[in-house]
Amino acid sequence: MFDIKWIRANAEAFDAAVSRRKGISVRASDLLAIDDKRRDIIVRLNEAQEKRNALSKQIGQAKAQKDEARAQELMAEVAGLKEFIPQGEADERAVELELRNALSVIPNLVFDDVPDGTDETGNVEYFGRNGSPETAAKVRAPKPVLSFAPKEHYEIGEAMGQMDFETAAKLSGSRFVVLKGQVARLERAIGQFMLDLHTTEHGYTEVQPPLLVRDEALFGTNQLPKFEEDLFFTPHGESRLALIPTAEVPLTNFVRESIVAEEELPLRLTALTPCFRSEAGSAGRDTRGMLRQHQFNKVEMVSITTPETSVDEHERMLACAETVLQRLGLHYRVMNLCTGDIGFGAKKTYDLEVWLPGQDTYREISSVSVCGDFQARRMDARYRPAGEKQAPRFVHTLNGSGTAVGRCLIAVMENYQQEDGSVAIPKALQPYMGGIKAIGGRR
RNA sequence: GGAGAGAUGGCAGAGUGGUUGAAUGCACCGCACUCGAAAUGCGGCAUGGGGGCAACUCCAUCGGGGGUUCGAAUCCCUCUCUCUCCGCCA
Repeated sequence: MFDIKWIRANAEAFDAAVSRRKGISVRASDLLAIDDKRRDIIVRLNEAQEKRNALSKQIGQAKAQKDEARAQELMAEVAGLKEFIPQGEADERAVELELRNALSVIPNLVFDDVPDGTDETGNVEYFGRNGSPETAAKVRAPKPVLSFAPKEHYEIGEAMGQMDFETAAKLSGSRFVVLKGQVARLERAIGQFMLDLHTTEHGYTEVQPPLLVRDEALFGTNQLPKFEEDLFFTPHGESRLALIPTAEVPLTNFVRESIVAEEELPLRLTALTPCFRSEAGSAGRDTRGMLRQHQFNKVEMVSITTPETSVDEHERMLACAETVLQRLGLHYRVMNLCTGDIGFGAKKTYDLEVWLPGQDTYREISSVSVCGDFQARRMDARYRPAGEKQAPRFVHTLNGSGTAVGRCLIAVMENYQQEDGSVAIPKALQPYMGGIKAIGGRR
C-alpha cells in the first residue's frame, strides 16, 4: 500500500518503478487525479465545518446568557450548512475509498537489485553477499549420485503403502493426501526439527496462531483484495473466516493497528501450521504426488523490524532457511526472483529450490521476502523510535518459509531413497524418529 | 445459546449535550535547584488529514460504523472486542 503523498512527491520515480512490474498499467497521474478530487472536497468541507463550529460555539454562549433571540438568529444562520456538510462528508468518504481501492491493488516496488524478467526464467541464482558458486558449494550438500534410476516421491511412498492419494480422494477430492505409518512420522519429524532449529538457534519465538482469520488480516498481508480466489472461506455468522494460506497472515498481523516500542524489535516469530490454498489458477499443474496440495504443513518465519535493519534481516532469514536444508544434507540453489516472478507485496524475494532426483529438477521449498513498509501501511503497524520522544514510524515486515514441510518430505524421500525402495533418515532427523536410520524397503 | 457490565491519550483513570482534544496521577522529555543524584518546582508531551513560503491555522478522531442535534466522549442504532453469571460442550 502506497502513501499518496510519497507518490505526489515522487511521481516520476513511481512511474519508472511501477512500470517494472508485470501487467501493471497504473500511473501516478491516475492516482493524483483522485487525490486532487479528494483535496478539493476536503477544503470545501473544512470551511463549512469551521463555520458551523464557530457558530455553534456562539449559540452555546448565547444560551448560557439566556439570550434566546440571539441563539435563534444564529441557528437560522447555520441552517444553510445542514445540507452541505453531510453531503461533503459522504463525498469525502467515497473519494477516500476510491483512493484506497486504487492504491490497494498496486504491487510493491522492487529493489534495484531485483532482476528484470517476464517469468521464472528471468530469476538469477544467488550465492549470498560476497558469495560465489565456490563459497556456496562449501556449505551446501552436492547433488546426490544415485547408482539406480531414482523414483519420484509418490512412487516410493505408494510402494511403502504409506502415502495414499486414493483414500484422500475419497475423503476430500484431488490435491489431498493421506500419510500413514513411518511416512506420517517422518513428516512430523521434519516439522519438529525445523521448529526446534528456529526456536533454539535462530532466536524465533514459537507461536500457535489461529488458522482461521478475518478479512482485515488478509488485507494486511496482501491476500485481499486481489487474490481472494486463492483462499478457502468458511461462513461465520453473518460474515466469514478464511483458512490461512500461510502462517504469514496471523504472524505478521500480530502487530496490526499497534505501536510497538523499538526495544521490542526485531520481533521474530515462527509457527508450524497447516496451510490451505484453493490452487484455483493452477488446474492441471503438478497433479501427481503431493507437490501442490490444498492442505500442507509449513514452518513460517516472520520478522518485524525497523526500516534500517530490514535488508540485513532478509539475508539473515535466508540463512535461517538455508540452515534447514544444510542440516538435512539436501542439495539446493537460491534464486533472486525477477520482476516477472516476484510476489505482490515483496520488495525482494529469495526462493530456495531443492533438488529432486525423481523429478530431475529443482523445486521451490522456501520463499523469503522483504516487504518494506508495504504491509505495515495496510495494517497500520508502527513502532515508536527509542530515545527522545519521536513520532511513530511504520515497521518493516519480512516473511519466509523455513521451510515447507510437505515439500521437504518429498525432498528427503527422493534424495535419500535406496535401491531397495527404502528411505534413509538424515542424521538430523534420527532423534525425531526414535533413532531409526531408514524406513520402508524390503520387509 | 440466555442475562448483564464495559471499551477514553504510552499506562491508570475522571468526565453524561455547549469555549473538553479531553481533569488528575504515573511514565517520558526539557529547565531550575544540587558537587552529583533523589526529592521538589516550572514547562512540555496524542494521531491522522487540509491550507500557508513561513509564523501559524483549520478539520477529524474518546473501540469501528451509522444516526439525532445549531452543537456529541456524553443521547439513539449497529458492529467488533473484553469481562461476569447461567446453560450447553471438546
